[in-house]
Amino acid sequence: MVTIKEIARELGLSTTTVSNVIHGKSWEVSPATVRRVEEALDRCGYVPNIVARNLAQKESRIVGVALKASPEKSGNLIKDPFFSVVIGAIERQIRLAGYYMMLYISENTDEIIRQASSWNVDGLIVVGLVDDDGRWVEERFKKPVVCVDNCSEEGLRHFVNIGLEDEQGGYLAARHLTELGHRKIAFLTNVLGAVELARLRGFCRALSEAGIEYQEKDCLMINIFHDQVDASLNEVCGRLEDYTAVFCVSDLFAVGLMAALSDRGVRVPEDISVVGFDDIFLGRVHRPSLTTVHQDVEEKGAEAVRALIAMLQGEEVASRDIRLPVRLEVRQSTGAPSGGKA
Amino acid sequence: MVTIKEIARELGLSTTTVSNVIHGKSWEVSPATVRRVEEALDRCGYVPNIVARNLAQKESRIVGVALKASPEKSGNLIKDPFFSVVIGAIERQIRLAGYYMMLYISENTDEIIRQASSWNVDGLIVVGLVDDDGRWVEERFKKPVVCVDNCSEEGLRHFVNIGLEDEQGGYLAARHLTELGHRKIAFLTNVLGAVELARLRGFCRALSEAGIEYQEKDCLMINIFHDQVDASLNEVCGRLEDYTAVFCVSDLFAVGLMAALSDRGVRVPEDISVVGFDDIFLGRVHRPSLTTVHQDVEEKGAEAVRALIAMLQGEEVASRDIRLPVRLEVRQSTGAPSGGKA
DNA sequence: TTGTACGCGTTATCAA
DNA sequence: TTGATAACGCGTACAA
Repeated sequence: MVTIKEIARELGLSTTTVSNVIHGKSWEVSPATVRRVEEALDRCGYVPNIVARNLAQKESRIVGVALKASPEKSGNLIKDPFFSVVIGAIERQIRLAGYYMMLYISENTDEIIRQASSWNVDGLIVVGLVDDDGRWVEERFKKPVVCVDNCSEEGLRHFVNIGLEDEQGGYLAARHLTELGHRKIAFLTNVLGAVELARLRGFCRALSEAGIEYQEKDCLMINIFHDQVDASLNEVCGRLEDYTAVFCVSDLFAVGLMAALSDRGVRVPEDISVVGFDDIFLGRVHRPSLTTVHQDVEEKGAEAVRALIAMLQGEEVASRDIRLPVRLEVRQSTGAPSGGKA
Repeated sequence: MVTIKEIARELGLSTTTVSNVIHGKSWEVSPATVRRVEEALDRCGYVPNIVARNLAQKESRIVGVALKASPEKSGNLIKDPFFSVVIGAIERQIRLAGYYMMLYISENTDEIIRQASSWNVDGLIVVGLVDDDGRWVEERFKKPVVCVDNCSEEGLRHFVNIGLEDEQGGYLAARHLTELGHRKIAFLTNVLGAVELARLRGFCRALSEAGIEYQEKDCLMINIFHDQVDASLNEVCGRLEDYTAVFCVSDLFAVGLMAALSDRGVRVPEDISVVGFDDIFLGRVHRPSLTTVHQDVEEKGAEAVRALIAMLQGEEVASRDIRLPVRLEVRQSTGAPSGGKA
């Protein structure tokens, strides 16, 4: 690896001069020297050693991106389509902003912080919940942190969060179903974190506007641990016999559910209407295509990077609670109830 | 950020001693000192500065992971399910091996190399084709390189490659179809790189064993540029009227095709049988579920890391051309031809 | 316009 | 058992 020092020696110049040319401080260097240095740089294929540069400067230009894996999807989290799209968007924006991306996946907040500190990253983007470690993180990690989809109250006190109009999403989904005439509507989720609870609130609001009473048993839980998902789907399908429509908190569940229903001879939307959330590719190519609450996942990633970079450059972020809009995307998986179960 | 120097000063010791304790070279330090230092380290929340460590050592313990994006999927490559699963597996293995992962996406080999050199990565994993830049890369980048899915002859001369029994995959798919009685079988792909050509060779071999003559027009090309994919699918559907079966080089295309066929009232597998390649989640939850050539994508990523780490530790890699096995996964999207078109 | 010298945090060598 | 000191490659005051 060729260094500045070597270039300088070869040209009989000082490292300062070479460094100045590299950084375009041409006004400090004579044009002739600039040309000589540039030629040598080019010829030797000089590449700056970023590690050394980082050490010599205050900033590292690294953005740490941490995926906080929950135990049940651990192993290979990134294959969840939602995550991969977010990460892709984040990588892209980081690169375009002239930063570098260090990717880390862990279930352990402690480890994430240690990793980030070790690399001296300028800032951190955390995808997934930091739950209630917010305060603790802020104490130990003094640099800017942006979260994606951590809308817990505790989290918001400590970080900027990029979230969604989740309540509105749940509302739109349920209102669509009540407007179609459904009265027996289930809510399907795997956990009830802050995000899911917000969607559930909107869901209940729409039901209540339609004069429908939500009961706790209308909330179906699906177990997505790998070896239990089939049994769980089986149970869910059974309980859905009492309903004419179901709202799933993610397209992934919705499509999996539609497949399970189809295997049991239950037709969508004739026998039961299904609404998803996210609007990922999976739902668009499924047949019947999935009616879903659309969110712009790429924009979410981009927004996270934008907020972080702004903070890195000392700008005050207008809001610590950024919420991207959602909209309903009506496709084939929803229709009027057939009357049989009403 | 608390440094070794600060700890040393506070304890009235030298940095060497502290460093020795950190690295567990306890035999060089008295037990009492070890305890004192460890206590201080813990109390101050010391975290080693990896950047400084890298500079002081020969190795960086960074593995660069580059996605070489092709222009048509550029933008957000990682959302391709295949890529995200590979990356997920790679990240995991790198982490478990005690290395760090630097992710970079670019269409430009030059930039990938510059990036890798800049960070002084110990080795590089390139996913996607390096085409014919192989020789050029090897000249400029002196560290170990492992490719995934670059089975071009030129590539193999320069790097270890983790590939697949592609020929066998194409063969299994086509033989399955001929055994079902199909005689009119199309081959669908977006490009004809080394990987696709190998699959096509196997495809032709099976056809020929069944006494079927392959003609060039049997190879249908699909255009996956975002705004042209619908028109292209339309054309493909039209041309498929002459066939009773089609083998797609990727599940992504197969599922997209099945959706398009379904929209046109063409039934799978009654009117046409469809076989995919990859065996991703998408095909498993689609109904009819997709008959496909299974590959273990996670294993591919893991194998790539394993090979690279072996090279980093100075082991000679047994083979430069590692090919993972494939197998046929028969599901619902294939059946006997209905006879109408035979 | 160019050069000298120091510091960034760590590891490694060698002497005490 | 411990400590001084040099080195890693770069950026930057400050001096020439």
